[in-house]
Amino acid sequence: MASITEDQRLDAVFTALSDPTRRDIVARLSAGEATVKELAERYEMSMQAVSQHIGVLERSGLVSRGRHRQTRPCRLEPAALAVAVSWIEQSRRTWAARMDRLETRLADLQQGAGR
Amino acid sequence: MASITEDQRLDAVFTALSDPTRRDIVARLSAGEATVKELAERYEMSMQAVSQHIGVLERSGLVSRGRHRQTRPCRLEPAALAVAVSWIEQSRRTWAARMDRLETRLADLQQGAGR
DNA sequence: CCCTTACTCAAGCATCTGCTTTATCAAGCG
DNA sequence: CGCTTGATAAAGCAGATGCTTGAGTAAGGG
Repeated sequence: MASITEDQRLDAVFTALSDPTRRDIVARLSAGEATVKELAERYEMSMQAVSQHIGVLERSGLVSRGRHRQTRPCRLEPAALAVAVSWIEQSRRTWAARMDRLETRLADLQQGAGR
Repeated sequence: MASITEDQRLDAVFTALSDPTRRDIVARLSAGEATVKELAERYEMSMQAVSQHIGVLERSGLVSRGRHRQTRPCRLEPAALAVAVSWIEQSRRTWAARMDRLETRLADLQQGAGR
């Protein structure tokens, strides 16, 4: 079994979001499905290039591809976005907690010096 | 003036977070400052390699470097993390709003069919 | 003063990215 | 059936990335 680690999932999501075209594709898909051709026209880019961007987004779990006639409509999978947010929030909580402790200690020190 | 666009800032932040070593550096720094040498020992990596990772994090605004004796203590700048979260939340809000509208329309259709 | 410590700069190198071009495939149309 | 449309596959290429080695610099210590 080649199960994916949490680190690899985060790698894939942040790598996918590090390109402005792919971020715009995510923003576009948050408003509804789109085909490869529609996206290619939007970015004045070849369908092959878009298809490869979709591949990156698909491997990260951010986007999935369906089938409808000859088209492969792409839709957003917001669960993968939640993975990225929760990782960031974890760091921010730790940092905020440390700041709180520092302030408490500073207040203690000032009170001690004031006596 | 070569002012940085919002897109370039997001590029830099997501690119910085796309590497597992750099994510771990961010997590480590959220618990307090660290020197290049300390990080190099932690990851069993050369100081040069760590210094380059710090450079990527610094250019993204996620980390800043100070000076203390011979060391260059690194500290987290959480404001840059907020930029990434707010971008993601924007997409999620749009998606959530679309889902609400779809549900409303579905409910309307069912009510219409029930009469 | 030399020597060590902590770190950065610069060049080199293997690998990865983003895009291109060419070729191929699957679905529908006349 | 052939032809068009929407999309993927494969190969190639310029540029970026992650790490290395070698050289250099700033701050202390003996």
